[in-house]
Amino acid sequence: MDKTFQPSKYEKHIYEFWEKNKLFSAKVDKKKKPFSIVLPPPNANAALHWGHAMYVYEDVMIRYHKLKGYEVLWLPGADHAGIETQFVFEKHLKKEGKSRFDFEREALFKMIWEFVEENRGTMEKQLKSLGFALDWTKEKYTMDPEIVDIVYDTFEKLFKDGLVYRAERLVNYCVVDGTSFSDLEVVDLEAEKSLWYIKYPVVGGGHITVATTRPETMLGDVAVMVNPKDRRYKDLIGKKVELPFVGRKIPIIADSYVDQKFGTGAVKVTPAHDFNDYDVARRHDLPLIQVIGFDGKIQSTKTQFDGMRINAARLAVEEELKKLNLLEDVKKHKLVLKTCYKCGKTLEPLPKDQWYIKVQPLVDEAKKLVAKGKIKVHPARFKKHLVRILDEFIDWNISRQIVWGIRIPAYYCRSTKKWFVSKKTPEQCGLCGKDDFMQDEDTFDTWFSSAQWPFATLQSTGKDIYDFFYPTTVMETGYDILRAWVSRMIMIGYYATKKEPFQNIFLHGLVRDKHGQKMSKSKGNVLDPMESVEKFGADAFRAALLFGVKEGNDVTFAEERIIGMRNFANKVWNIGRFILMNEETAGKSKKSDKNIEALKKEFSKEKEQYEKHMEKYEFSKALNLVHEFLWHRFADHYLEMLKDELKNGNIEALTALKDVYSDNLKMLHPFMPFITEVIFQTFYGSDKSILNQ
RNA sequence: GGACUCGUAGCUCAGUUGGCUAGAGCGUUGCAUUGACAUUGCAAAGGUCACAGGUUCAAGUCCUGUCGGGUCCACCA
Repeated sequence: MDKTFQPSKYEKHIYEFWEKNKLFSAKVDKKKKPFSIVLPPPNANAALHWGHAMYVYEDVMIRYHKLKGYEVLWLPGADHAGIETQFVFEKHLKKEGKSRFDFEREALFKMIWEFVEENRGTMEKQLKSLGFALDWTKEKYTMDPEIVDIVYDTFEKLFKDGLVYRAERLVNYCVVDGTSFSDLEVVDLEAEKSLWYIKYPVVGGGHITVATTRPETMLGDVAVMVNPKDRRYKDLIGKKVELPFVGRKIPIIADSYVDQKFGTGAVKVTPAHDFNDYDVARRHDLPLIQVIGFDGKIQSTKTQFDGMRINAARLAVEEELKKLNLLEDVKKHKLVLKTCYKCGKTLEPLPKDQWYIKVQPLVDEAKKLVAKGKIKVHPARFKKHLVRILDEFIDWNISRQIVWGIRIPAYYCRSTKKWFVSKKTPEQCGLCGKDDFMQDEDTFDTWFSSAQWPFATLQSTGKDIYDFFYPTTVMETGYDILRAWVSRMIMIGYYATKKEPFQNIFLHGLVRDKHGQKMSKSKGNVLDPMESVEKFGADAFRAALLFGVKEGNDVTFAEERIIGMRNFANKVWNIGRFILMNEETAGKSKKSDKNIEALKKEFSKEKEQYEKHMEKYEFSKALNLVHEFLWHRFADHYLEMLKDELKNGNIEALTALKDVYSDNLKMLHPFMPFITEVIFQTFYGSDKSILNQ
């Protein structure tokens, strides 16, 4: 053995040894209890970041249960990450002076597919270098035909059960990129903008002044609203105003949504181009009049503004209002703009037909599962967080206007104007007998396929595997995607299988940079975790993520943490080295010693404590315990006390030390798999594995 | 604005249902060491536990408020 532990000398070899000996491949073994985790699939196209490094919790659970004799499955996979990947690909195209609009749908899809395939190996290699005990023989990809097939089945079932509907709702649409974004994908930007005060002539005399940040949308106004309690406007409610330029007569309505103190207390209602106004219009049964097209130009107003771009129209409207003496004032106002995270332009709320999932029935079932404890949440404090998320869930828009993803299997019959859902293009319309279909251009929201991940991966692996390992034991992920992912997995998973997709949820914290900020690409503060792995070894890196950090709390990246764990690894290494050296010169005498007894006693206490922590998902405490015991009790105390006995050739002392040490290696193994395996093999033979004990 | 969360040694963090002279890692200081390890050992210094009230025999731990980080959500024409 070397004087110090050198990770790079062993890690690759050891991982290959594990794979070659199929130590990670799960099979159905009815004599054993199953323990399964499906890895949250990283983006196939990107390198790992620190969030992925937190999956070390999963490896800890997997290896711990493997050592306890469970049949374990940790199933890896990759996500096609629709929007994210198409975004990266488009940047790539731009460098070559091209854009997505230069290609047909099929060609673009094929190009992105190949682009992803080129990069896919990266994250897989990185997961291996972290030592993760993943069963690579069962790896899945969200774009695998078998997975897509299951996603289609689920959609079809939802459609038949009446849980999918099509509705014209407002979407955040980027008129530059030609894509709509979900609320989760927009970038908020605070800005100071103008607030225009516009006079609307009231039919029968007088006027009412509204304040607006979007004068050009007045062409699509359907009402003016005031607060019912507002005395200033009491007499005007029910009257009509004549909309300048278009001449439409629209009602003055009352809605408590209006803030009397803001602006003039009178608001124009433009349901086709404002989310709040859309809600108001639904409440009051008002029509939707779209005056901005998907090309970002004013349309169908039959005014001089038709064909103008939004900004130009805004100026023109302002100019015309001045001429008509209808512009009372222009003030400054701070507001939050929703912008496109690709091009930074302001997103346009536009009405578009989309597929929606009616979530209420799914939410009800999901809540029952959590309430009844069929799904347990660890740490417990996240339970109410999850319940609240479920309570607040609104119908889920699953249509995305991108090509990189699973295309929605919905077909529109041009003669009956009905939608059909089926895996293949229907041969003929059941209503009219014709075959004039058009497939929906949209793809599924990536989360729609991700929501099916636990059962889709297992079902596509084989019925026996699915029956044995589903519901999975634990879903481990970051608390920041409880809403986007975890809650949806519960809803869709239960809907499709009538079982909870996982029995436990374990949530880890976020990794933050030195300044306490969350690491994210948009903030540009992402560090490559792999550099630390190379520098200090995977074991030190892994342990550093857990040591002294309470489960679910955020972790601040600090190299000192890793140094501490690197030192610990070396300590463990040298204890092994010391035992081995004494074994070579071991005598035969047997002599009892009070320190031997004390050591055994203390160890059994340690072991008992360790098991408690591990079962309670208190991994940090378990690691801390082994750290404390091995270093400060075993090495600093007992080893020193028994040194003389070893010199005297007392085999009892050596055996006791070796046994306790070996057991501690197993306890440490889930946290530091490489070094513990190397030492184990040095002790017991290079064909053996600590995982088989 | 709402919900949640954090604010403990120079730095990064633990402190289980309120009960110890408040702990760990890293750093700092002093001493030690040619046989496991300087990625070491021994010893030491360092905290009015964000602030202000309150409950209690007892509060870092519970309650209220303030200030300051953070996450998610909502957002006002």
